[in-house]
Amino acid sequence: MTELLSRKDRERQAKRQDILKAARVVFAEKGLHAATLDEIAEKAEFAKGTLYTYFENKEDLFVSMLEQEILDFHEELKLVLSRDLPPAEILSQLVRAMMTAFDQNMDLMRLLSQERSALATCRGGDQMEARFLPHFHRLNAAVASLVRRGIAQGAFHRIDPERTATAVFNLCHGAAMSSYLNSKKVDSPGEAAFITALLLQGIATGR
Amino acid sequence: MTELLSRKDRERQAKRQDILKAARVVFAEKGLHAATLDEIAEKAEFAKGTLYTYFENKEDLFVSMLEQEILDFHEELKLVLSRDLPPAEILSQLVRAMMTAFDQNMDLMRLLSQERSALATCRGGDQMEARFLPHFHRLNAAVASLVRRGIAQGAFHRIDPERTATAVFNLCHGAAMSSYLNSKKVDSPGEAAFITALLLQGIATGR
Amino acid sequence: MTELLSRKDRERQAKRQDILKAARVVFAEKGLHAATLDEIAEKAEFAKGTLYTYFENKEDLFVSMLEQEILDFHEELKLVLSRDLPPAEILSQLVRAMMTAFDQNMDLMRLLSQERSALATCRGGDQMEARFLPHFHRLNAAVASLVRRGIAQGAFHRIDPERTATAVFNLCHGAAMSSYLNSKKVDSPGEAAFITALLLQGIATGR
Amino acid sequence: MTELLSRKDRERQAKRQDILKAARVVFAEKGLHAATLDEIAEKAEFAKGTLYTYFENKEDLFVSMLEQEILDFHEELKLVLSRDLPPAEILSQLVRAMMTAFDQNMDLMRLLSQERSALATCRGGDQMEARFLPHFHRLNAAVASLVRRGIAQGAFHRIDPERTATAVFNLCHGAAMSSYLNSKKVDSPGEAAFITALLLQGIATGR
DNA sequence: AATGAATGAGATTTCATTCAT
DNA sequence: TATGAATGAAATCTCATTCAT
Repeated sequence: MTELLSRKDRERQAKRQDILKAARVVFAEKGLHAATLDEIAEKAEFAKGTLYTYFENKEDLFVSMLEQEILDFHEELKLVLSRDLPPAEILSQLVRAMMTAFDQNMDLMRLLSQERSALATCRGGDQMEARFLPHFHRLNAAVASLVRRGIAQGAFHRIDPERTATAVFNLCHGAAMSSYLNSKKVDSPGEAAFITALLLQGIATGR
Repeated sequence: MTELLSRKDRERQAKRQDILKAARVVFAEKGLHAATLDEIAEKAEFAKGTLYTYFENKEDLFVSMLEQEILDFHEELKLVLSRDLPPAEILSQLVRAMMTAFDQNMDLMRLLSQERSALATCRGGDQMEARFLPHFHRLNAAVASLVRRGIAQGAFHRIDPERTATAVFNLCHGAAMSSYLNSKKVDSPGEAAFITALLLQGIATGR
Repeated sequence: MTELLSRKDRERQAKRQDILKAARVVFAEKGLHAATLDEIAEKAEFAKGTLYTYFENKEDLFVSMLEQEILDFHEELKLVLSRDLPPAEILSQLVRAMMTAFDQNMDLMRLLSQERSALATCRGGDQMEARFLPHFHRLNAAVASLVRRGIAQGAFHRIDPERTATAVFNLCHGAAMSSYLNSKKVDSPGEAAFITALLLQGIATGR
Repeated sequence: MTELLSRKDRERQAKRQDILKAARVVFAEKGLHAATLDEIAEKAEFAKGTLYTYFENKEDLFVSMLEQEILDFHEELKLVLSRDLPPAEILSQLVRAMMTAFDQNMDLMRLLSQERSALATCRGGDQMEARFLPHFHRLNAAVASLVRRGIAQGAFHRIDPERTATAVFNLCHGAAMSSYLNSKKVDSPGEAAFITALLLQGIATGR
């Protein structure tokens, strides 16, 4: 029972997507503040005023764009998480997928950590936060449930699943960021292998 | 018994510190961009123009302030790193110290990750980056040398020391950020224990 | 019967002219530097920001305004120069026309000599200079060709045409300036007669 | 009956001269407005505040400096004007002297025409004007009296002496300015010869 | 007399947002 | 719905001038 949209609505959606695409490019390059609606409008091939018929204001445009990206990211991870493999193997593939995604979208990931809390201080910052947190929570919950499965199967220690999920995210995100800021070419597979090993075995020898 | 600085110079230093202190508060609350010199000047109880006799411009003030904070942070960690204890124990204490520091200075840590790369795009961003990277590298190197010591003593696997150092930082910073953004009261000791365990043993049971 | 410009474009041109007119008055009264965009905007009955949709910045506005005036001045002189009269008579009329023009636009002529070289030191001064010099050269060349004609016809000595053209300009401009600065009401016809006589006969009796 | 100054007064005068000398350099390079007291103070090797014990304010410093220069200029011309030679010859030497002076002090001459009227609009502009005009009038009067002498001796036509004096000044000043603005190396002797010839014989052949 | 830190008014410029067409 | 001209608040930075030492 798919929702069918009228031609008008479909065209409107398409234009909205065009604007989001232009916004992505400009925001990624300049950041939330330095990006101007003039530039986005020009890139989207609309007049500046037109943007306001699709988005409330600059911040709404920004957040809408980021939201879209997070959703896409989530979709990619869901693919991996749903595979029928041993938890440790899924975790390994998950880390690889995350690193790849961060790597390919580093500009946006940077934006995310850059502006996410900055938005909180802005006008209507609370709403912004409210729009983001659910996405993050769902992402985290998905990974946490993988950990829970691993524990249930005896593959993982009885470790806090939520914190572990967060740790996975932080390790991947942080590694990508560090490489990026050091202007090193990111060795994604290498980083992923390292992180996976660290996560699974830790660093202690047990002696 | 030589005076190192003349009275005038000492007073000037003290005033400079006052301005940095005011800047810290305002920047932490508002972020680099939303903070205004008007507000900083008012809080520092100086005229706006006076700030320009101490700092080149807004960004210089911002970076000077952050630099100071990083240096302080580094000092704290050095204390821990120099203790005469088994590497695993030092690592454990290090994680606790980091978590505490992040916890108590979350506003600034947020700033750091927020604006660090934002600065890169700004006017003179390269200089900014150049002013920060050394501090980060030194920090990372200090932790890496602890890992190296652990490996030499047979306490740690032959794991990449630099990447491990980065991982420690990312896990702590990320955990603090996550708690902060979730508006959860940060359970520092709990987080620290979790991270230490994760780092040392990993999550896999080996089965 | 094609419309050369759309209604919108025509209106925009008209508004641009309004701004230039207001700028002329304010700049003439205050000079480039002391004039403020606030005052110009108010006089033009536009918001300050609006000026920036018509001109790049203050200097562009200033130079655009002066350029317009020079062009108008040149047009007036061309009328005289193209008359079918003996060279000496044309010269006489030219001097009168110059004096009248300087007289009626003393405020601007003052500006011109005031700021012309001042602009050279400013940001983008070279461009400014580049925008002005051609106008001056064309003006000078037009008068020089009159002198050349006079020489060819045997009416004038074999005197350097370019220098003579410059001398004509300098005598008129200087006389107008001198009167102006002495706050004397300028006796244009009297000055013109004097300058013409000086130019044609010189002051020496030949004895 | 020379006025003797105490050592203190002499030292004060010397310092005043040092400041004027520094001011000359900076004003000539930057113009009245763009020049800063900071730069002048530094060049004079005094603290900024010290300038205010010697001059009322920036404008006073500026005008004082220019006044000094005009006086020096006047002295040079007086030497020529007092020579015991035929008027036409004196005029010729005068033109040469003027051209040389303008040539060597073009930066200042430019300043003079640039800022003289600009000052009129400034705060206390009238006083400024009042300080300059007498110098100009005396200069003009000195040349006019030469013309009068020439007329009395039958060497010159019965031409308006004041206007003629002004014309001499304008021709020299204008020629120097024109060369300067065209960035041409000024051919002072050539210009002087041209101007002298123009002044004495005019351009008409009499046919 | 000399200093130079402090001041704060004031200028230019940017840009998100509005609104008449 | 689309436009883009107009707006004007706001922000950074400069610098002549003052004044306590």
